[in-house]
Amino acid sequence: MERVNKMPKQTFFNLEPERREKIIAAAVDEFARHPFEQASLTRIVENCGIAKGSMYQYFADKLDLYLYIVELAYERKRDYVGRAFALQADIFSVLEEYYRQSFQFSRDYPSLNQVTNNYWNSRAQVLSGALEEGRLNRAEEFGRFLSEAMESGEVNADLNSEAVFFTYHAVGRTLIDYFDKDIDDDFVKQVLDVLRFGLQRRGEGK
Amino acid sequence: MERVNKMPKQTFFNLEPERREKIIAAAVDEFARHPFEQASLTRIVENCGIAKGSMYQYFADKLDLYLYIVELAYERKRDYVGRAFALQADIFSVLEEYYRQSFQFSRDYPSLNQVTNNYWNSRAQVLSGALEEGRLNRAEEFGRFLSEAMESGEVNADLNSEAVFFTYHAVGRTLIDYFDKDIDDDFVKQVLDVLRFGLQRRGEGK
DNA sequence: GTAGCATATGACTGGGTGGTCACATCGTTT
DNA sequence: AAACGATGTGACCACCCAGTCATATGCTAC
Repeated sequence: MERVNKMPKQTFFNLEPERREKIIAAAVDEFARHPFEQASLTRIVENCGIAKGSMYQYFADKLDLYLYIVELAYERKRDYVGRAFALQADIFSVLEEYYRQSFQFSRDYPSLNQVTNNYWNSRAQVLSGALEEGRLNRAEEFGRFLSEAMESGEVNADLNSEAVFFTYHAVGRTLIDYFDKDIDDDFVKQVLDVLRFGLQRRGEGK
Repeated sequence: MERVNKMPKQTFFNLEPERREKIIAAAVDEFARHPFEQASLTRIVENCGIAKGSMYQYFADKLDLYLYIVELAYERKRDYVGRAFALQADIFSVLEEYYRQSFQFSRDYPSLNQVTNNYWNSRAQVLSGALEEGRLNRAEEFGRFLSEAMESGEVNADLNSEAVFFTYHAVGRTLIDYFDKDIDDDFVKQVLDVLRFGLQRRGEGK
């Protein structure tokens, strides 16, 4: 997720807020509708009534703009969703809360949500490094979270923790991808229950 | 997955097999490297030494060619992987065998595998109808398979069967997406175990 | 008023795209 | 050999793209 050496130029931050917001809105919309490679700078400038040349006063190139927008979407989402991890509760409640927030975010800010979805689904060569790094960061966070739950005995310690992350990551990403379809809170809960209880029938208890 | 009114023209099937194969190989390669929208017909014809105009003797347009190639890849894969469902065994063995075969297929025919991956990950508007239909077909198949296993008592009947399909579909798709990375048979097994046993620690038994 | 700097602009460049079409080539039938 | 239908061809068309640059505009300072 981190950018290395690129940023909007200072000029961009000197802009009147109204103008800046128009640019951001048009860019978010475009990157929500199209993955990076198919997104069109020409369309963006048309939709916000800014000259093409001006864009290059603010951003080095299309990739620079894209990464700025992705980071912005990511930060907004983290602010919105982060609360879940703050609450001191069992791992299943935390996960449920996390996806509930995530779901709510996608309803409140569908475009921002689509921007991040497109980013994670991206196969563009230029992005693969950053994507891999982002995935590793998340895996690490999740790993810490998980091993606590294994030590406390909430979680089946026989499982391979990388495999657990992989599974949750896959399901979470797909869920969020489907948020704009016709699913609801209850379906999210049921999917999480599949992961929680497992497909195989459990022994006598209950 | 089904095409409605489009097909390679007869001319294509009249071709000398060698020529036909060259075209298919170049197209498979291109659609493995790029999603539909970014794939380039110009590159395909360059790579197989066929005139651009000739392509339009065989296929109505780029989409027609694409759907032909996708279907071809899909059929090859089904032939390869289908055996798993033939074997009369418990659901977990069948699923394990299915993903094992799937994994093997991706090793033997990486390009064909990539073509289908790109297809399922595709967001192109023209494809959304066919994608949805394909997903429904698979959901139905899986649903029948699953309800048998619920009746026989192998599977936890408390679970919502749509949610189970959703979960397996998400994980399966992501696994297959990762087949070209550095994972092995054992990792696949461990992921399937997460789905089978669930994250929550099980009661006394073992 | 005028010098100087930051910013705004859109016509333009070079390159890529899917798709077309007038013409060439070939095999078969007459 | 002539005529005909089926097939092969690549130059060409209209369109879209990211990025550039000479010029214009506005603001500040003197």
